[in-house]
Amino acid sequence: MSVSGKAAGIKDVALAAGVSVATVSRVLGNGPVSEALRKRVEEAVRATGYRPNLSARRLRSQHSQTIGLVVSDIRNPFFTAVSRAVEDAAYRAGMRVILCNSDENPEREELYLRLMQEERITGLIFAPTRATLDRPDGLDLDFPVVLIDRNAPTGRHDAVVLDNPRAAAMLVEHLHAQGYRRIAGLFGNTSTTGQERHEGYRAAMAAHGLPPAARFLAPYADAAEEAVVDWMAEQDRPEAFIVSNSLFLMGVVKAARRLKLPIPDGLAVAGFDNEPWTELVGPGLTVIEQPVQDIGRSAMALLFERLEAPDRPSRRLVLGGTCIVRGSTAARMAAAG
Amino acid sequence: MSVSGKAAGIKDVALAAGVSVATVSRVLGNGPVSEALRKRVEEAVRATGYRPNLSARRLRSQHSQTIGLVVSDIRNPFFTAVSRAVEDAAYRAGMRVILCNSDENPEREELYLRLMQEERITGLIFAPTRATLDRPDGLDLDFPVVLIDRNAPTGRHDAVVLDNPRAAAMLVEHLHAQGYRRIAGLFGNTSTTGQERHEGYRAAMAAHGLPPAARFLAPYADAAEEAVVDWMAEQDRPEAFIVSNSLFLMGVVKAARRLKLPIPDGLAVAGFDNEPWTELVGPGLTVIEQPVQDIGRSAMALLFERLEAPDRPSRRLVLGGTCIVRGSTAARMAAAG
DNA sequence: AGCCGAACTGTAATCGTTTTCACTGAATGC
DNA sequence: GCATTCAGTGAAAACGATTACAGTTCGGCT
Repeated sequence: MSVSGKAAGIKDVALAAGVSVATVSRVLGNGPVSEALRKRVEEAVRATGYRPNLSARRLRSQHSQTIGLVVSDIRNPFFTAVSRAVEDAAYRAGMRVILCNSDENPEREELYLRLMQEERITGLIFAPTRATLDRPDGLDLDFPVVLIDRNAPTGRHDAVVLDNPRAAAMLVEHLHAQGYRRIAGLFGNTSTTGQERHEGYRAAMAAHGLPPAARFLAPYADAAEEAVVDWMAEQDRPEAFIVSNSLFLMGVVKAARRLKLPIPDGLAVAGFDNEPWTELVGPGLTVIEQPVQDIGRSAMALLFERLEAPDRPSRRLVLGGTCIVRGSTAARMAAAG
Repeated sequence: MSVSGKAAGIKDVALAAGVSVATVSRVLGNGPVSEALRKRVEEAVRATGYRPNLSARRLRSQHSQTIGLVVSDIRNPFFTAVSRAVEDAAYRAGMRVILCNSDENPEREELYLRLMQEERITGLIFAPTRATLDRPDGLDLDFPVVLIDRNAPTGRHDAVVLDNPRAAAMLVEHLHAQGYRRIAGLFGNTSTTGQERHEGYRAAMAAHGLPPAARFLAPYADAAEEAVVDWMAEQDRPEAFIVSNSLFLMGVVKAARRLKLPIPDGLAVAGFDNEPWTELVGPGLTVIEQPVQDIGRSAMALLFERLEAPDRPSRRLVLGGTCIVRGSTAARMAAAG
């Protein structure tokens, strides 16, 4: 650490090493420099406590070495897990990550997209809100975009998503095999993910000749709780719920508790995202586990490929989920409907 | 959005508006410009789709308008909640946030601190690992630092922390009042937080003439699970556990389940962080709720005050926690020890 | 010996902004 | 009516790095 007042610049290093700034820059950037000078410069760097100024570097070299990551809910462990994977991959590639959280708020999201442009990011990994997805120019950006979790209907962008219909169908299959018939569904109304899961649910129910019964909710646990409480008061009350995210899972568990319905005998439930606590509540909750690690890594991989070949046609990577069976969907007891 | 190939710069805007670049810069930065020109420039900005280049702006103006946030575990909902609060406050002040996750890994942490310097951040909000805290020059950085969650023993830095000893003591008091006597403690060994909570635990136990029984663990749920399983096999097995974080809470619940001990009759438990799921497992888990929102906001406030008065003596803000009582610490049944 | 190319090195231009400084009119004060 | 301010404007100098270009040195080849 230098004792002088201001932070050392490349000029100070050059002076200390008795070379030109160009030479210093070259040893920093692995340019061709003789071993002797390289030694001297490295020594000077250490002595001055020099730290490159990334703003200057980025301005001059015209690439930011930065990738953006805009997620829709940072509290959702799915996204924190993905962002860790993305960050690891980025770091290994010598890139920085700017992580932003839109909170499902289109205005916030737009603000962050603008920020990304102003940062001149190299590429974006993006879980867009529905509003942005629906706007025809919502994804026309100055940099390559890889969508995660949510899918653009146009298919013009690279994307890596879960096989949502299949995953929802797996849950239906499982519940059906366990003896459940009146299976209801709760799906998020803010993302394509909810729609796709609903689609898989609907198809699987139809395949078994069962009537689907689905509702679409805002992404809050309370919404699910209320919906379940209401629903269970109706005639023909469901035996089981399939829900499309972990907030709803909480809501259903709360509702069951409020209604004093034991899980699974009073009410079975299955959902998405294998969060640590799903193992701990009640008899354990049956969930679809998403390959979060893979999703993050693959998104980065797609992004890098896109950067190398900007004109290659877009690709969608569809990953399978794993059904983690727990007590919340134990075989249905023979009982009166 | 311009149709031209390259992104528009301030020069293009100036050209389009028929003014000098200086004028454009001034309307962008609220400098003194006549109403007429301001109109023309704003129109030109819209027409060209101009977006400022933040690297250039930062380089020239010599302040980054960026604050750093280095947390030790992004999966910990405590930190995600804090970071949301920080980001909100920063955004309202027109600043950007760089969020980094050290994962309790000192090397990663150092790397990120270096990055912060290279980004020339305005200030840092920091939950340091113990290694960094113990190194005498670990917190000698080029910018103001506000510590959160963890506390430097030297007290040379601004900090906002929970009243950890008091919070742990609250749990002891509560358990004692509920009739528990053999109260064991599990504390994290990576942070000062664990130490402080242990200290409060120890003192409160002593105040009641109870013998303390504490162990320090690595921050994994499994570590806690094993510790509990082992411990419960010993003679003089604890009636209740106090744990210093939510990972340990999971571990204790898992252990209870493995040992077929009902909560709280077989084993009572209380911990920290009021995460949504703590309400749902077993009879509900008694926890200390931290004022996460407040912590984030206050950290930003301290940072801003420090920026305005760099030489003011350092200050520590100690916030109180709230004890959320749930079934996991229900009154002890009269039973054989 | 003389020439050529390879391997380094330094000078200076450049990246896209902000900001200093000088300058222009027009308005004000006497 | 003339000096004096003043608000608005533009030309050009930074900011701190990278990099194109032009030397310089040196070794090998003929």
